[in-house]
Amino acid sequence: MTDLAIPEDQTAASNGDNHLYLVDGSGYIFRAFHALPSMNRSDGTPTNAVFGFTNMLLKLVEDIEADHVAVIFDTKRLTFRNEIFADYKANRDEPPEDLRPQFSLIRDAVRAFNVPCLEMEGYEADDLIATYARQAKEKGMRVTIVSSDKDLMQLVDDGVDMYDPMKNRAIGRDEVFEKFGVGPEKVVDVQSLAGDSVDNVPGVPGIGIKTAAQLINEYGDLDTLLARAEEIKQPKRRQNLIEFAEQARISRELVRLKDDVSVEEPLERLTVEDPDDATVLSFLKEMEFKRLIARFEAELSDGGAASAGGGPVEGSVGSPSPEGDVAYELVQEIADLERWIALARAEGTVAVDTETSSLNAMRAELVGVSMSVVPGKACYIPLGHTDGEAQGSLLGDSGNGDGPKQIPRDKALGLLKPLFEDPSVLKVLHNAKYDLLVLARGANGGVNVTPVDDTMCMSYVLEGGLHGHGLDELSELHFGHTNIKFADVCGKGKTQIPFSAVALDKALDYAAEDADMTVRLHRTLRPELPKAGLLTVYETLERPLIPVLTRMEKAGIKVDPQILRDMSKDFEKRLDELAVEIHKLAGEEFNIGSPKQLGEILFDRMGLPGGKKGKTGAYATGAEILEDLAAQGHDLPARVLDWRQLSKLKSTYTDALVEAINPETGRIHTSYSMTGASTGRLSSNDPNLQNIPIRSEEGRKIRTAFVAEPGNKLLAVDYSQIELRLVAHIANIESLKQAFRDGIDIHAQTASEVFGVPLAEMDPITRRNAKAINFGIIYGISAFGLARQIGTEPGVAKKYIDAYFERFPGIRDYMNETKAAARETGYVTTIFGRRVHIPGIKDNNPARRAFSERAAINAPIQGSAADVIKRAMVRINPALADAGLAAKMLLQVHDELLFEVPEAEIEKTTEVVRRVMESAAEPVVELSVPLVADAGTGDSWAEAH
DNA sequence: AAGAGACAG
DNA sequence: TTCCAGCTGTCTCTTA
Repeated sequence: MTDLAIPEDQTAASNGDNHLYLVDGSGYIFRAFHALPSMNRSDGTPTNAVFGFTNMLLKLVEDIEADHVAVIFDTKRLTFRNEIFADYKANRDEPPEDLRPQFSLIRDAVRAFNVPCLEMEGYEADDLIATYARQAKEKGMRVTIVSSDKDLMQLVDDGVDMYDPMKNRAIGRDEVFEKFGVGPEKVVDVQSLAGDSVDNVPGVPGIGIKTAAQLINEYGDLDTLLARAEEIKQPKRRQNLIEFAEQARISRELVRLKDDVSVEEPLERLTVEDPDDATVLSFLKEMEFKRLIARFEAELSDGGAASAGGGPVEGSVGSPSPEGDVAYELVQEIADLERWIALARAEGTVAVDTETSSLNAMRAELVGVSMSVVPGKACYIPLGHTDGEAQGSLLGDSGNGDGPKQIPRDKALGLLKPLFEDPSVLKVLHNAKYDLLVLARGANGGVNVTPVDDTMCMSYVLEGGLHGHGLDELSELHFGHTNIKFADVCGKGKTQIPFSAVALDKALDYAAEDADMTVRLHRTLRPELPKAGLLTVYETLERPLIPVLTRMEKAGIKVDPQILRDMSKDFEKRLDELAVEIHKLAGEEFNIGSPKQLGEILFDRMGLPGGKKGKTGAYATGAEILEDLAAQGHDLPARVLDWRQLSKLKSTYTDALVEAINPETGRIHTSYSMTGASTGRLSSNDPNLQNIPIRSEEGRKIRTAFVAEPGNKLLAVDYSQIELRLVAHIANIESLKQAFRDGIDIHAQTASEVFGVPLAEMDPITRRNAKAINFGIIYGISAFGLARQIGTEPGVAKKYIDAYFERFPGIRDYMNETKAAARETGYVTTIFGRRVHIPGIKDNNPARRAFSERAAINAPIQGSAADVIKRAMVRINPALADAGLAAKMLLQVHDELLFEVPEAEIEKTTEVVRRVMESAAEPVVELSVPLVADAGTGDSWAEAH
């Protein structure tokens, strides 16, 4: 619920003057300009900011429940603040070229909507807002400031709140506290100390918002703090507070908003008036905002929006359906549901889609189910809808208050379960894993859907690498049909409503269309699989993996939140200390997380050697560059590297993982994407459990929080060097294959052959170089890249590569053949026949073409390894069951599988898993190198690995 | 929304 | 000769 819609009766409800909206127009202009892609009227005038602003105004006049309103703008640059401090806002750039002509158009928009539009010479919009807010408050009115500018946060008070129109989020005391570490009444004090680089408010050097908040909380206010500055313990801070006390006081004058401007327009006249429709329309037309015109006209001619009533709604209203007639039916009676189930049984195939409350399948509640048996005919069965959007009145039923008419959920699921579990009826879904998991959860009926076809996986197998595989994208691609967008039905951002609150007629159009498109896709894609020779890939690598992954996601992994919280606390403390040190070394306060600011400090201010880079013109400050600087003895870059590491660990891991623990299961349930990686790999998201730190000592500790249930251990089994083994096999390099068969250290073996050093005399550096080449080869490395990797001259690196190819000509042949095949067919293949399309292989741009060539070289290797582990995963559960073992497969990390195993079964389980993994390629492919899997166990993932 | 940076295999 | 310079991902933060 947004605050825009809460006309809270406060003290002055009786006189009717109760709510004032103050819109910070200037702030909104800049944010709209940057947030929206560029747009132009046919005469070339840029209009994107005008569009964003107009959109906001439309929403404002539609939703407003206040009786007073004004949009307020800044005027010229110079204000009374420049008399206090000449450089105030001096570092602001001129507004961008494309924005300047839009300012006056935006004022036109405000006038067209008949909303009071104010500005005053010499004052900023903020001061006028402060003044009106004070006046309104004195009259007992409520005030809402529509802005997200932090400088306005000092005005928040009982009865005065803010509303961020871009994020659709209310800003009250709590949000202010979150931002400044103090309540609104102390915001000015904090800002005076911390200063503001954007507005060029100086503040006190070495003090940022965090320190400022801490000081103000300790001393109460700025004056007290400055008076007692002698007491500060930290010498540098004490000195700065004394030395820059006056500067802090000046900053306070800059920051504090003036709330007694003698405004020209009295508050009483800022009343809400209905806009003149013709004026609005002519403005929209002048701007050529076609979508807004349509929306506005639709609202004018409203009244005919009601739906047909309780019965089946024929012909999906609103969604264009160029493919011919469609008939979507709302199923609200048991008899109708039974008819659809009979239809599905008769056909033997039914497309199914679920509507839920969340994109996260482990948290989603079932809201409805749609089904389609033949193209153009589909139904939607609402199960968990509530009264939203006043649909009770639209449907004209008795208004019983229990939500719209629908078959009781459990009754409907009782009828659907036998169909969904019937082995003789094929269920077709798009992204089946999601729906399977939702339906499998006890809370949603515990339905185990089988057998299943997945149109998303089919598209992935057929056209992986060419495009995405979402239903909307495929409908467009294959049928030229534009699906109704989820956002059009539910909105987005904070104003988004749950699907359960969508009116049934709208829900029908949206949900039935998905089932309809799924059935159409199935009829289009399924016949292509055998034609392309890809049926086996789909049937053995992808389709059987769906229930396996569903089980893994449902199982989740236990995570101890206390371990993570303790680490977070430790990280926070050390981050604070590092920040102080870094600011001291830099000689000024800046945002360490901003590469732009860091670059300016490093290269402009401190004059360290380094260069500009790329399109944005910002300095590059990547780890490699900072490491170079650190190696030259500079402390600041070294500390920044430490800071970055800790900051990453804290925000991405220790903090985020605690949040990801499912409150019902106490475990983290990732979601695997089967179509996200072009090579055939899985990817993991929400949260990503495939990139939990391990390489650094510090990060590795995070794995101690991943634990087994009591009585169990974690078992980690990973393939040793699987990609190099596959290279040896695919490129058929006899000496490498022999080395793998003999169990020799492969990098040492390579070094020995390429550099002619006997194995017995191998030194670590030579071995390291050979290792870099081995891995580099997999990725299609260049002499330049290898040189950078191992820290030598490109000329030397080139010699190494030449020597490597001299010794292993098979690898060069493989690379050339692979590139040729990609050029010939547009794709490359793995040893199991999976295709990976390489669309850029014929690009005229040499850089892009080279990029595609490297991808082509890598894809069969990475993809074959992905195929191998997928085959293992499909076989593991049956193998465990055969052996009577209870282990649960929890995670896959590309070449590793993680299990939770009863302590008593560890040895047997290890044996079974290892056997399955090492023989996973067979019998389809007889590898000429052995696959080796290493196992480890422990109470945590850290120990098991 | 895009870029930069950092984490994994 | 020019291009750029190691593949596959996800997540967070900043900035325009």
